[in-house]
Amino acid sequence: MASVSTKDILLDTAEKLFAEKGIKETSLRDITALANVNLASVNYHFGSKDGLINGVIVRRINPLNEERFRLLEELNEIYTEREVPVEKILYALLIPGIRLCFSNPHFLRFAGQIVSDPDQEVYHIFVSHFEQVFKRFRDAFKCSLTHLPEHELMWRMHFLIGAMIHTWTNHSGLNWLSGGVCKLNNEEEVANRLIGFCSAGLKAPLVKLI
Amino acid sequence: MASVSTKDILLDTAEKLFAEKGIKETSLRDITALANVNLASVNYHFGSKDGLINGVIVRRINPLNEERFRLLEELNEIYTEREVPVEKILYALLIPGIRLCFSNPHFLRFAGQIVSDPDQEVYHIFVSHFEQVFKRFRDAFKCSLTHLPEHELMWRMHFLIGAMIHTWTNHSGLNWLSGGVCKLNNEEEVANRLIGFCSAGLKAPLVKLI
DNA sequence: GTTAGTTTAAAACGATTGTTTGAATTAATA
DNA sequence: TATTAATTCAAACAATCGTTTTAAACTAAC
Repeated sequence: MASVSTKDILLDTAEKLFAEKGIKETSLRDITALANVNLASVNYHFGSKDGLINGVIVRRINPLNEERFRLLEELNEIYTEREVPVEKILYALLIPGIRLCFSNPHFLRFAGQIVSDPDQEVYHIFVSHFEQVFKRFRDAFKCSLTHLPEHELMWRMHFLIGAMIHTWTNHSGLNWLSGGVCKLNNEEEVANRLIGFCSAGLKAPLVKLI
Repeated sequence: MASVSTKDILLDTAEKLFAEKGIKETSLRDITALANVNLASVNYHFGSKDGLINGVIVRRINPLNEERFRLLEELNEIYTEREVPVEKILYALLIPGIRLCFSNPHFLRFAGQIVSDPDQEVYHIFVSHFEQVFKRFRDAFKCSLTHLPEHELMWRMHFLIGAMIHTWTNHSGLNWLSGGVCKLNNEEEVANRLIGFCSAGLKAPLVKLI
């Protein structure tokens, strides 16, 4: 059907331009021109620009989070009664996003902008999707890091989320800062490095430093 | 002088609104109205909106980086010939930003937007200031983490920068996600938690996980 | 007290934005 | 095939944006 096609072309083109130029810097005319569709089709299919932004979000965010939950559930089935290793939980949390970075370099760059943009409307759409993920994985970590006080775990999850988002968005910036030393060869390699860093951080002893 | 005052009022007001509403969402009319100055004064004093954005950046970024270098230099003087502890280097890198978050909650929220916004012009202004910091601290870490291959250090610095930036910008978001469990009491506490997480990550063993 | 330079004031400029309209076109249904 | 619904189209809309303009007000030195 032509209608479905137009809708998908709009989502694809919007996702690409939002990631490359920025959300606010991308006009509907930019999108429709590149997509070779009429300007009014955005409002016809999505109601508004915010509707289009929302459309770009929901298309990717549900499969992403479902994959996270699926991997976490798998772990719970394997490690019944036993403690799930922190690295395994981190893998379930992080690998879906990293895979998405490789298969689709646009979406998570776009998502990174939303997270650090104080614009209320879009921000809350996105974060509300992440709230469930946070709670489920918080509980998982709690079982495997029993010595950690709850608020300390929150802090450390906060830091690991920062590392995760920065990996999504500045993906290419790393290549630049490192002078080309760091290559993004494959998903598992990036995941292993990020997991190594974050698991050490999560398991760090509770000491007063400095 | 009235002119200097106007210039500073513009910088203060712009910084505040950029942080609260977003850079693109803030018009010059918003700024000049809140600042109680004339619309044209922005173009008179800063040439353009980009000039104003640049003005907001350079006013804070130089003192911030100078403080980082000063603290790092201090460490080099104390630890002559000896290895500087990773935690101390992290302190020099992180505490100036965290202090700035407490004394001025606006600037680094503003900076966070720039880092994750693909808009070329402003992004490169900001990142060029950070390049020197990155190199100096990379060298410092290299001396204290001699077992780490260079590219692995880059990766880990990349992750810690992510945690740092996320702490700058989502400062308040943590309070929300944690359900109010995490309080931002004082600078040293936040710094200690972030340093604890990152130093463990930097010092993590070089193993193949999963 | 006059003059030159600086800063503000109010208004308008041209360009771009998201959105809406109503007719034309296509697809689906019976 | 005739009718209806869905979609696309070109054009215009109203609002807002950064910027510029011209005159007025102010400051400071001679």
